[in-house]
Amino acid sequence: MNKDVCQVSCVNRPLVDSLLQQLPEETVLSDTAEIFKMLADPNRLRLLLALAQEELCVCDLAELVETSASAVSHQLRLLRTARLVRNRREGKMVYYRLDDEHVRRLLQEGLRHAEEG
Amino acid sequence: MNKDVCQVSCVNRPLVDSLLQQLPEETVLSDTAEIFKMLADPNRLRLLLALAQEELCVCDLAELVETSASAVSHQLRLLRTARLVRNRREGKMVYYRLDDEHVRRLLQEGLRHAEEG
DNA sequence: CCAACGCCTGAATATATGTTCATGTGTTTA
DNA sequence: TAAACACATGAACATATATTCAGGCGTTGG
Repeated sequence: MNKDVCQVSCVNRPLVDSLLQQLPEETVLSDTAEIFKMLADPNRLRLLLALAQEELCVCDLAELVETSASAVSHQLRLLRTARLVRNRREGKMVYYRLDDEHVRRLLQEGLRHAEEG
Repeated sequence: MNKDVCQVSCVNRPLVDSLLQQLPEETVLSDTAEIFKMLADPNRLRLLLALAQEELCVCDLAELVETSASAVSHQLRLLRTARLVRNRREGKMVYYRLDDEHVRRLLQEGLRHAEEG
């Protein structure tokens, strides 16, 4: 038992139990957190916002966020693993594009939040 | 100059410049990333989802996420600093509630994303 | 075929994040 | 008023995350 948590006096057990039941499953919560993690970095936001408008090669994306191709490549791998972007090879170059319509809305919502304060 | 980025052959400079102009300011991007960071943890998601429905004391919240009051208190401080929650003292206890309507929508969007895959 | 190019990847490093532990603060109550 | 309670906080620790560096892979052009 965790002695830091008051067991008797203050916990509204029925309410807490009710809320616990209403909460999504652990897997859903973890997956949701993972999506938000992908959006929780200014450079990845730049990448996603650009890819929401245009298909772009790694080179272009590196220029866009003013960093190395290597760093961008690492970030893109995360976004690929999260299935937020797709890539396509054309000769020596690899083009990326957004592959998740939900994320487009999350981006807009998030930006509005920040802009409106 | 960064030699990792191909300077001449592949960068579509006009396109990149155009996209750069369309991107939000640095401050907006940072603020947006900060909001998403707050949502990028399963326990904080639990806290916010519960607080979206009910005003709750720290004790209840600790029970809800099955952790120590101290850990929850640290998390709540982050959420307060980000102005996502408000608190109110009533005697010995402190009650928290959601203080950001945008976040309610972000939570719903994020969950739907995870549930639909 | 091989050298140049665009991109990817693993290891190392620096920094950020989350929890625990000990202690401090404000309030009530015995 | 002193102890008990609910909560907050700072430091220490463990883990996660982002960038850099060195080198590798696949493709193309000479």
